[in-house]
Formats: sequence, structure tokens, C-alpha cells
Amino acid sequence: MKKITKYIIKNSLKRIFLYRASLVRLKMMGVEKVFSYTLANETGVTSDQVRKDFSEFRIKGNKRGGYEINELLGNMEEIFHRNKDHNIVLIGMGNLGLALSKYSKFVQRNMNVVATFDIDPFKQKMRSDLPVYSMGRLKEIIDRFKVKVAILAVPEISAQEVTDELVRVGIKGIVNFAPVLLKVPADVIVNNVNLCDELESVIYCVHKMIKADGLKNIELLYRDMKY
Amino acid sequence: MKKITKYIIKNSLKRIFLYRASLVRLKMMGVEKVFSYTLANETGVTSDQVRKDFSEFRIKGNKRGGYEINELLGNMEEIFHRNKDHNIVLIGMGNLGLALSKYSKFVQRNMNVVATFDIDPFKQKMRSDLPVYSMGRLKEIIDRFKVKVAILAVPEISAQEVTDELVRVGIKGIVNFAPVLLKVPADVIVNNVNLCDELESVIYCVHKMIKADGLKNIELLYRDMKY
DNA sequence: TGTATTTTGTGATTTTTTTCACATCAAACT
DNA sequence: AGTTTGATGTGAAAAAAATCACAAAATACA
Ligand SMILES: NC(=O)c1ccc[n+]([C@@H]2O[C@H](COP(=O)([O-])OP(=O)(O)OC[C@H]3O[C@@H](n4cnc5c(N)ncnc54)[C@H](O)[C@@H]3O)[C@@H](O)[C@H]2O)c1
Ligand SMILES: NC(=O)c1ccc[n+]([C@@H]2O[C@H](COP(=O)([O-])OP(=O)(O)OC[C@H]3O[C@@H](n4cnc5c(N)ncnc54)[C@H](O)[C@@H]3O)[C@@H](O)[C@H]2O)c1
Repeated sequence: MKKITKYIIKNSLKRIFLYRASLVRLKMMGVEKVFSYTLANETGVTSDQVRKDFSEFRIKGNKRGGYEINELLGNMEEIFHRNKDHNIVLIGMGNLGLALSKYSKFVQRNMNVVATFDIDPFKQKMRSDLPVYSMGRLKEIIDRFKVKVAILAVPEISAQEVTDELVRVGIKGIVNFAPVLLKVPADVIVNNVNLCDELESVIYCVHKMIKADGLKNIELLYRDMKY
Repeated sequence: MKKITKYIIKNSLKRIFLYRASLVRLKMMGVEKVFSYTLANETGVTSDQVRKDFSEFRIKGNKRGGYEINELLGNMEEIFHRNKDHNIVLIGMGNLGLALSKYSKFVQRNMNVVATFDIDPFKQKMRSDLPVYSMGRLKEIIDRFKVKVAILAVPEISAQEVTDELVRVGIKGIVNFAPVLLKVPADVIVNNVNLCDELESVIYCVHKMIKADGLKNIELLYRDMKY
């Protein structure tokens, strides 16, 4: 396959999320305008980086005047397609699935969990406000609500099998909580959230630091741990 | 502050986690030996990268013979300080905290949640096998069990305040589920897990892809999603 | 109106990361 | 034993990302 040399998406995208989190918070605090260095301070990156990232996504500010928070957030909504609503489904209503189904932040961000699914649809039915369907109804619901993205919270052992089914019915993006590497076609995006890895990486860094006795090479460790 | 030019930890560390996940799975399937390209195939990186990453951490294989899975896993345990047990605490026993407290993978990986804490210790007491303490007993327990790492699952609004307390009692690493950027001293590591961001980034990529009509620049989008 | 000041936006430069390429070694085979 | 084969390990080269640095623009103020 021909090698593509210029990649569009880089760490910039990840940092845009950081910036937005800050902006939302600042806005709540009544701030209306920020400068690149405000955001830099808030997020721990450099102000050059902030401006470069904005440049990447064609986000413009006002020379000398900084950025209007509302405008900036508007730009970001655009980037993240937040103007539209996004229907998602949640597969697996165990411990984690149940917690996720009660998470209200999704809705605040225009992401609606329209349905949940479990191999055993009766087990959880009474515990949630959301409908819990059997897997047999997956295609029907996904088609009806034009769902393209799924959250996967089933046991490790079933994760690949369920993924295959999701792909078959037309899901194009998966946030996967099972600690397995899912095999998917090239046109399906998987984002893995692996809690044990997160913990271990913190433990690793903490240990390195303690060993290094809190001295200058803390900087070393930070680099990739910032987000 | 003097600029340090050579960083030790890079994306290599993140990929080491990937490799290990594969190795664990392969081992379960009865495989005993892998080559760099085996791991490459499994994880979606190149075999050069795998070898380079190993090189980074001084992990050695056998020329022509590849790597013994057990040996490799041993090396990784070493890297992650898995030989020792690690006591951790969980703060916030709401929806998410409860799910996390029931997660058995931690123990399998030598990470013990020794105690959980909540501002309201009675609310959850009966719902968990783990002790749920009031925040007042934080220092006592942390000292007793020599805890250095905490999982934070409290509401956004309390996250910073609880973090300050954690830092005060000597916690050096935090896995934070609240969607806020925590302010911590330079010697404290924070790993943020932000579910909404994960979802939105998937939605972003899925949309880009759909727009791009599933064609070659899918590659573009993948780059930073693979880690 | 003109000058000083401040902050953006982006090429140029530097640093970091990835990929390449090949010498080196270990096993397998003749 | 000698030769071929196949994989590692790592400097060198290429690519990507971050940082620098400064022109350009907008505002403030004299
Ligand atoms: N509990 C946690 O805090 C936590 C944290 C991080 C990751 N995880 C991961 O998330 C996943 C779920 O964890 P959990 O603790 O909720 O497990 P769980 O066993 O409580 O729940 C799993 C649910 O999936 C359902 N299920 C099983 N097979 C299915 C299939 N083929 N199709 C549809 N549904 C199916 C089960 O009926 C059950 O309700 C696991 O992979 C786990 O490793 C859990
Ligand atoms: N529920 C989810 O699926 C989910 C997913 C991702 C992120 N999160 C985030 O995780 C955090 C917890 O979410 P949740 O749904 O479990 O919320 P929740 O309200 O169910 O639970 C929060 C718990 O924290 C406790 N608490 C509040 N203030 C405290 C304090 N000062 N000290 C100690 N404990 C305190 C509360 O008593 C409660 O038990 C939130 O920040 C949320 O945004 C939740």
C-alpha cells in the first residue's frame, strides 16, 4: 500500500479536548476571553503549542485580543460534530455497563445512549431507565436510530464475538472497555479504555519517581503522562 | 529550569502495555514463543517498532529464535514493578466507584484496592465487600497500607478538593475519572480517563471517515487512534 | 494621527519518534 | 564443519512534532 506521508490528525486532537475542558470550566467561572497562554497555563502545554494546534484546525483568534471563549467553543463543537446529535448504544449491562448507563454527561454533550443490550436482557431490566434489549434486536435498533458508535462493556471472553456482530450490523466506532485487542476491519475505529493499564502506568511512574527521589528527572517521566 | 533533552519514557511505554496484552492472550492460547512480527501483527505496529521498543527497555530476545513469552512477560513484570504488590485506594463509591470496586482484574495484576472512601460512608457500605471509610480516616489507612496511588471517582465539583487532600496525605499517583484537569504538585502523577472525550474522538473519526467515504485517507485518521 | 504594546499565526528550526537497513548472531540443513 | 537461512538489535536516515522567533495585526494611549 502506498505510504501516506502527511497525517492530518495528531496529538493536536487530543489536546483540543484538553483545551475544551478548560474552556468549559473557565466559562462557568464567568471568563469570556482567553489568550493562548491562559489555556497553556490551564492545561500544562506551551502557548505556542496552543496556537499551533488551533492553526492546525483553522481556528482563528483576534490579534492582540485573544479568543472569545464562546467562539472557541463553537469552533470546537464544529470540529467534533457536536452540532448534530449522536445516537449510541451500550452493549453489556453488568457492573460497568450499569454505571455507564447512569452517566449523565453524555446527554449534556449531545450523545444519546438510545438503547442498551445484554445477552440476558432480563437481568438488568429493572435496574435502569434505559431499555435493555436482547442481542437479537441489535440490527433493528441500530438501523432505526442510525447508530454508528457503540460502547462495549461485555466480558473479555465475549468481546471479539460481540465486536464481529457490531461490525456486521454496521457499527463504525467502538469504545471498548474489555481488556482485549479487538480485530476490526480497517474502516472501523476502536478506542480502548484499559483501566488496569492506566493504573499500572501510574504505578510505574510513581515508582520511577520515588526511586529517582523526586529530583530533576521527574521531567523525564512526565512527558507522556500528561494526558 | 534547565531543559532536559533526552526523555526516557515515550510512547514505548504505552505500547509495552499493548504487547503485554497480546502476550497474555497468546500464552493462554498455548503459544510459547513469539517473533517481533507476531507481536506486530497482533498489535498493529511494525516489527521494527516492537524491537526498538524492547531495545528501549533493554529487553533481549534470541537471535533467530524470537522471544520466549514467559521471559518477555517476566521482563515486563519487572518494568511495571509487578513483582511487588501495590495497595491502592478508591475514593467515591457512587455508580462508577461501585463498579470499579467489583472489578477483579486489579487483584489478578497485583493491585489491591485495600479500602474505599466516601463522604457518606453509610450510603454504600452494604453494597460492597470492601470497607467504605469516611474521608476522615484517609491518612490513617494510607499510612497503614503504604498506599501511594488512588483512583478518584467523585463528582466533578469535589474532584479538586479531594485531590488536594490526597496530595496532603502523601498520595503520589492518581487515576482520575472526573472530567476536570486536576492541579497537583510536580511530583504527583495524574492519569485522566475521560469517557466523553473517548466517545467524542471516536465520533469525530467515524464522521471523518464517512465523509471521506471509506477511502485511502482512513490511514490518516488512524494514526493517533492506535496509540 | 502616530507610536508603543501586545498577542496572534505561521514559516523556520530543533527535537523526538519512527522507519530503514544491515551487520550480527543462532539455528537448521547439507 | 560449512553454508544457508531467518531473526534480532541498533546506528543512520527519514518523518513528524514541538518549539522558536518574528512579521503582522489590533488595540491603547499620547
Ligand atoms: N467493572 C469494572 O469496573 C470494569 C472496569 C474496567 C473494565 N471493565 C471491563 O468491562 C467489561 C465488563 O465488566 P463488568 O464488571 O461490567 O462485567 P459483568 O460481568 O458485570 O458484566 C458483563 C455483562 O455483559 C453481558 N454479556 C456477556 N456476554 C455477552 C454477549 N455475548 N453479548 C451481550 N452481552 C453479554 C453479561 O450478561 C453481563 O451483564 C469487562 O470486559 C471488564 O474487564 C470493567
Ligand atoms: N458513572 C459513570 O459511568 C462515569 C463514567 C465516566 C466518568 N464518571 C465520572 O466519575 C465520577 C463519579 O461518577 P458517578 O456516576 O459514580 O457519580 P456518583 O454521584 O454516583 O458518585 C459520586 C460519589 O462520590 C461521593 N463524594 C462526593 N463528594 C465527595 C467528597 N468530597 N469526598 C469523598 N466522596 C465524595 C458521593 O457520596 C458519591 O458516592 C464523576 O466525576 C463522573 O463524571 C462517571
